[in-house]
Amino acid sequence: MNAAILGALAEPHRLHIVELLVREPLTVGEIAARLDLRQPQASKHVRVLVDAGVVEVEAVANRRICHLRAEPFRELDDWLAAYRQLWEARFGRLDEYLDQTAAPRPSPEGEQP
Amino acid sequence: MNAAILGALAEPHRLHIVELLVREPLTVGEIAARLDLRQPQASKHVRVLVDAGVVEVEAVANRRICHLRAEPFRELDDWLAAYRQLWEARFGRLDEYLDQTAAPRPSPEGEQP
DNA sequence: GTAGAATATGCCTTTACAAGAATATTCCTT
DNA sequence: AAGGAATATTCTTGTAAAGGCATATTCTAC
Repeated sequence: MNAAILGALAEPHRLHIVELLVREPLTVGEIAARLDLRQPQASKHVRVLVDAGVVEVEAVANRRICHLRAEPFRELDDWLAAYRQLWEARFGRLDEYLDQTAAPRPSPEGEQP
Repeated sequence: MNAAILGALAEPHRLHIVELLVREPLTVGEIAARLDLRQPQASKHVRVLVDAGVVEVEAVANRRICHLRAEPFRELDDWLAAYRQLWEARFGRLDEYLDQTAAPRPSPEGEQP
């Protein structure tokens, strides 16, 4: 997993931008308005997102229309697959571990340190 | 989505720690050894992960056994759901719109449970 | 070409964070 | 109780990042 993607999303304003862009593409100015940011900051945040590959910008005349790229989210999703076992199922070593630590199971005790 | 979780994962060392912990629980010392970190740094990184709710620590005698918590990953997964449309065929929002207005899908795939 | 909108860039200040090193704390073993 | 292992905490320092502000750039409209 690419830490840069997470880093780009970790900033609250940028996360907010992403959550706006999943609904519809927006120009930098619109982003600034909705987040109540000054235009330069909005521009900078968009730049960070672009550098991380999260956002793509389409130049239309004067404006820059920002929209999400699929790739980083798919990457995140793929990465998360390895962690779904944490809540989806009761098998694997992790479950075994949780069973013997967190759970006060009354019966099965055959452990050896 | 909680930006703090992303922030905790955004640091390369911490991301690495998480990727180790999904395989098996580890003590702070083991983490330090595998990441080739000094013990205090490992301890600090674990602390950040704990504060973000990503990791849980179980005190066993001298040692602290670290394991992942399911919640933040489930939260991430839930959050990601809104973004799956970006790559899961569904040709974007336009498609969504067409779907609910013109409705009659010709009969593309066999997606019926 | 000039004016004005939309956006980008550069500089500065402040803040946040990570590493390093030394030290404190906790717990086991003997 | 003493020694030692595992871990936490504190303090310092270097660095990266974010906001503010002024200004440069690019495009449209006239």
